[in-house]
Amino acid sequence: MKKPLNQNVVFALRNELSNFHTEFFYCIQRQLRNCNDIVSATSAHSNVFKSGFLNDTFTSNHLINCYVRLQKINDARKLFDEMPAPNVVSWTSLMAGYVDAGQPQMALSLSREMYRSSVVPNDFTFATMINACSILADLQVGKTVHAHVEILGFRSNLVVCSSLVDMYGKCNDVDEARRVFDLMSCRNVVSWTSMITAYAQNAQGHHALQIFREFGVLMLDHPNHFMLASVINACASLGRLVSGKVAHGTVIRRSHDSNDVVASALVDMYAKCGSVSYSEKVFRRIRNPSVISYTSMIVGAAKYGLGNTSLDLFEEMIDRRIKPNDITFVGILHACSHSGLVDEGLEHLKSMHVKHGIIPDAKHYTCVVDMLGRTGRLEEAYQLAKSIQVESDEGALLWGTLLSASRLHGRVDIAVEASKRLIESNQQVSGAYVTLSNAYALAGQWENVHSLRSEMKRTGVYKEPGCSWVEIKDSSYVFYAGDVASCPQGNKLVGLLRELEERMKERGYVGGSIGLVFVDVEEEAKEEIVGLHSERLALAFGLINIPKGVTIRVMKNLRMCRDCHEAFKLISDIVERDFMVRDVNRFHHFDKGSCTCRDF
DNA sequence: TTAGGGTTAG
Repeated sequence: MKKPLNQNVVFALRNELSNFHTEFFYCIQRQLRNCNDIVSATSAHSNVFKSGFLNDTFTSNHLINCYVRLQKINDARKLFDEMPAPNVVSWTSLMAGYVDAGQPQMALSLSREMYRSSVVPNDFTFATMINACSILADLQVGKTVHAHVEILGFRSNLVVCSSLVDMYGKCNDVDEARRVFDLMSCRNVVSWTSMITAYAQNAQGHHALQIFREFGVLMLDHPNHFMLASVINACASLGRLVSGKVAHGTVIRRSHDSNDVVASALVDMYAKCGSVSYSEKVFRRIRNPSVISYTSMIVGAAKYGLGNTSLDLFEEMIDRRIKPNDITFVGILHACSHSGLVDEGLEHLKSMHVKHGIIPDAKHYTCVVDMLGRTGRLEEAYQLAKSIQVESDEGALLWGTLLSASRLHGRVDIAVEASKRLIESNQQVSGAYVTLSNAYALAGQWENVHSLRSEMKRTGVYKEPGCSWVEIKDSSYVFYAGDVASCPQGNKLVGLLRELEERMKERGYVGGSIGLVFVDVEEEAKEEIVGLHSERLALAFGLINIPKGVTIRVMKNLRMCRDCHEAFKLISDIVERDFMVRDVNRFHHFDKGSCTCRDF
């Protein structure tokens, strides 16, 4: 009789213990999930230790995640190293922690350790590894991870594939991003956004808008704020004001206008599309502007030559205790450079480190070289350029900047040196040749011009023609450098330019870029000169309110310098009696490539 | 228990 009773007691006790164990277990997990500060995390850690649960992988994983959430990656690592049997979640959580802590390299190094430990990665692990490659823009490692994804059978996983699309986009391999995207068996708003972003960030804004249109046509989902921010960015990169406004409308309809990131993208888009007043309107509606919103507005104002506005915005930002970053200072220096505020610019350069703890680097010094160069302080600019330690890409920008300034001020000696450095960097080589050639032409050194042109032909260096465009209603009209003279309305345009040139000369214009003075320069150089003309022309059109309520705006390079104001006044007179004003639809597209209505 | 997408520059 006693035996069954004893068994019952034992069962009851076991159940009691098990319930207690389970209750305690969940209690600890709840505590770990709710930890919002390091004190409660340490207390929870201590409870886990006392209860003997530290050897339990599941509980330790919760603790790792708690430290990761609190950005205590070293505590998470210490705990991980003490675990007797970390599983795939332990490894993945720590890797994700390193990514969040800005150490993606450590995440990848950990993934290699994980492979050696024979723990098998899962879809979460792959997504984390791919994210690390994306941040590092490491295409080689990214491809290796992709190969493992295929081998281990995760090619149909939505999150893993979306991460791959993003990674290929960030590594500038858009074709591969598209290939992965096309092969996906199912997609969601994240995968579509990744593809749109891949295009937008790789100078393929038209494809980005095309994908966005497809997303809308398929009625898959509503665009969210992530997607809209990317689409706005694509519009900005294309200078497509109409599309940008349509996107803005969608933002308002979907109630995403209070999102700071979307608003910052809009501020940037309007500035790049020639409507800085809209930028300001959007900016002033942001309730708590971040450093990025301020920087967008500072840069936007700077593009329009409103240097003092940029500086005021900077002061306002500091007064609101918003900490500037390195890019804010690029904007400030750029603003000073384009508004001739050299002393203010040099003062800000000094204050960067002293007041704000940001050490100026090559990009800041490049702005200063530009600032000095524009105002003719070529010698100082040259000495500064020589003293800066730069990587290859940065060097191309630095010497390219100095080259432009030396051409502008006719310093052939410095132009020669800057071109040499630029050609050595193996970037913008054709631009360097053409600019140097023009510097020689300006100085009347025709022998050097011809010898440089021969060298270009011999080495096969070809200068891509630049272009400008205007947007009328819902269509863009493109002017390609070199096209003006050969297009159907070319004679009229050239006539217009000559008239403009004459009028400007009459009013004392002495600059070298507008006049047809380089008639003896060979073909490539002429292309650049004519390109400048067409740009000026487009620029002038952009400032004119055409009758019948049609406004023509210039989408690119809208600079309100003195020359442009002058050009505006003059070309207004000319255009008023030109057929293009009376019948705007006859304003031809000077076709060299495709140009269609790209509104969505 | 762990994972993916967005904004600012020369």
